[in-house]
This record gives sequence, structure tokens and C-alpha cells, in this order.
Amino acid sequence: VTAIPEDAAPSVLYVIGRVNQGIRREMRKRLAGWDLSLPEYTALSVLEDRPGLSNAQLSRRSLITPQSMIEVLGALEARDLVRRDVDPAHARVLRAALTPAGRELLASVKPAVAALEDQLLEGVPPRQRAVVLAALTTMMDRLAAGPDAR
Amino acid sequence: VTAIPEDAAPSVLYVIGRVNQGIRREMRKRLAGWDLSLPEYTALSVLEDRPGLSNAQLSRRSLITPQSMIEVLGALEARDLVRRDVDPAHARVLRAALTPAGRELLASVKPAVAALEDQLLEGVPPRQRAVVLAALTTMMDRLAAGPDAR
DNA sequence: CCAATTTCAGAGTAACTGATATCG
DNA sequence: CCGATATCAGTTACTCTGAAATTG
Repeated sequence: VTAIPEDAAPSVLYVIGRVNQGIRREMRKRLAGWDLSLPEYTALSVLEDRPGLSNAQLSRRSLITPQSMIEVLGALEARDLVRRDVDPAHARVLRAALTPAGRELLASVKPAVAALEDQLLEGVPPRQRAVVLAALTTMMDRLAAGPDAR
Repeated sequence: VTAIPEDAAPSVLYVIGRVNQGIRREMRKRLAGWDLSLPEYTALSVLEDRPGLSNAQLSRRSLITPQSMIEVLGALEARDLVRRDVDPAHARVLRAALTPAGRELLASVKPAVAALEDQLLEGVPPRQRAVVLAALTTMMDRLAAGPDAR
């Protein structure tokens, strides 16, 4: 079949931006009931998987500056959702971890987030989901390595 | 082989957020020389492909409020990068389109953006790129349709 | 002294909610 | 009068740059 001139395919950069915009909106609604901001929720999630990360490590992993991350971490600590202990090997480093309250709150919010993710992935064939995740992870690594050359 | 316990796979929601964060950072650097913000660049790109969109249409497509979009559009109009003409069929609607200056500016910036996209996609097998784009587009549509039910 | 970490302070970007006016 | 559009005004969310102190 000779194709009828289709709409030009939007760039990956563009689509990622739009999807992200939509996700943020939805997440904010879903997190509002628990008085959690999106960056706060994100930090909690990361700390659940990787307890003991320092502010510097967290910020690098999130591709934001340590100054931005410290604010998030500070808010979580103030609410006793996160505890930060001095690294035994380096007194300057504070290693963060969830408190029981943090774990509990995170557990109570997770279903709402999972529901959103399920809703978005509904339209994507299961076999392709792994491909998408792998591709995005590759892009993430490249963005982390690129400018810093750390 | 019995697998050694791997790191838990991060969620798609999470990875999209991180990638987007990195992209925004890079884009801002690359656009700074032309005194363009990321939302401004995005709007110019969309208008190149779809001339004649109104502010309301543009904002829906971008998953942001019309109030947010009007600011972007206003800035572009003030710099004479975008022109807005009254719809002949509806005096309330203003249809936007690039001016020659807007087209020229966009053309001069595009290579820098394309370079970033190429860099990010370098690590993704070409055959998988279409899958990623399709999946993300599906997610975008779902986000647009969901809450509005428009 | 240097590099990395933490953290305060001030800006800045980009989005939001609320409200008003106009058009068909 | 209603629904969609445009748009002004004020506010919030999140990140940034700059600078300073601390530690190994």
C-alpha cells in the first residue's frame, strides 16, 4: 500500500517530556492525600531499595544537585520519615535510611502509584515493556555519565 | 545458571522522571545561547509541525494548563517568533503560527537538540527505538484521555 | 592543600489555582 | 445561559547558582 502522508513522528525527547508532565500531574494528585511531594516520594522509594545512600549519592542518582536534594531530605527527616546517621568511616558523610514511619507511609502510598503505572502500561504489550525500560535506563546512564565525566 | 540476586528493576515511572530531569538540564544548557527556555523551544517545535493551533489546543497537547501555555506563547509573540491571528470562524480563537524569524531561530537550534537525541539513542538498538517511541506515545495518549475525559 | 560532602541563602524556572471577560 | 477560549493575577513546586564549613 502506498502510505498516505502520516503525521511526522514526534521525537523521543518530546514524548518523554509530555509523558513526564502527565505523570507529575497524576502523581501530585495521588500523593496529596499523604502530604508528600513527588521528589519526596521518589527519595523514599530510592532509600527503600538502597538504604545507606548519602545526600551526594542520592543527588547524583537523581540527576539533581546536592543542594536540591538536601531540601527534600531535610523535609523527610523533619517528619521523621528518614533517619540520617554518621558514617562510621567518614564523619562528614550522613547515610540516610527509612524510619519505621517512613516505611509505613511508603507502603500505604505505593498502591496508588502502582495503579497509575499499571494504567499507563496497559496499552503496551508485556513483551515490549522490558525493552522500554532497558532503553530508558540506557539513556539515563548516558545522561549521568555525560556532563560530569565523574 | 542460578541468578545471583540482582538489583530490583526500577519502575518505568521512576526512570522516565530521571531521564526527563537529565534531558531538561542538557536542553537548558544548549538553548541558553539562543535565549530560549525549554517550554518555548517545545512550543516552537510543535507549531512548526502543526501551524494554526490555538492556545487551548497547544496546552492540551502539552498536558499543561492553558494559563501556563499562554505565558510561553506570550513571550514568543513578544519576540516576534510567533504570530497569532484571529480565527475567521471564531473571533475568540487565536491561531498561532511561526513567523519567518521563528522558523529561522528554530532551524538554527535544532542541530544541537538533534545531537542530544542522537547521543541518548546511541546505546539503543535501532530496531528497538520504534518500540520505545510507540510505547511512550501510548502512555502519553492515556495520560491525556484519562483525567479530562474530554 | 585538595577533593568530596554537607548545608545555608537567594534566584529562577515552570508549573499551578482562581477569577474575569468574550464569543458562538 | 452554557461551553470553550483567552488572559490577568497571585501562588506553589522544584531546581539552580553561589558560598561557606567540615572531614579525610
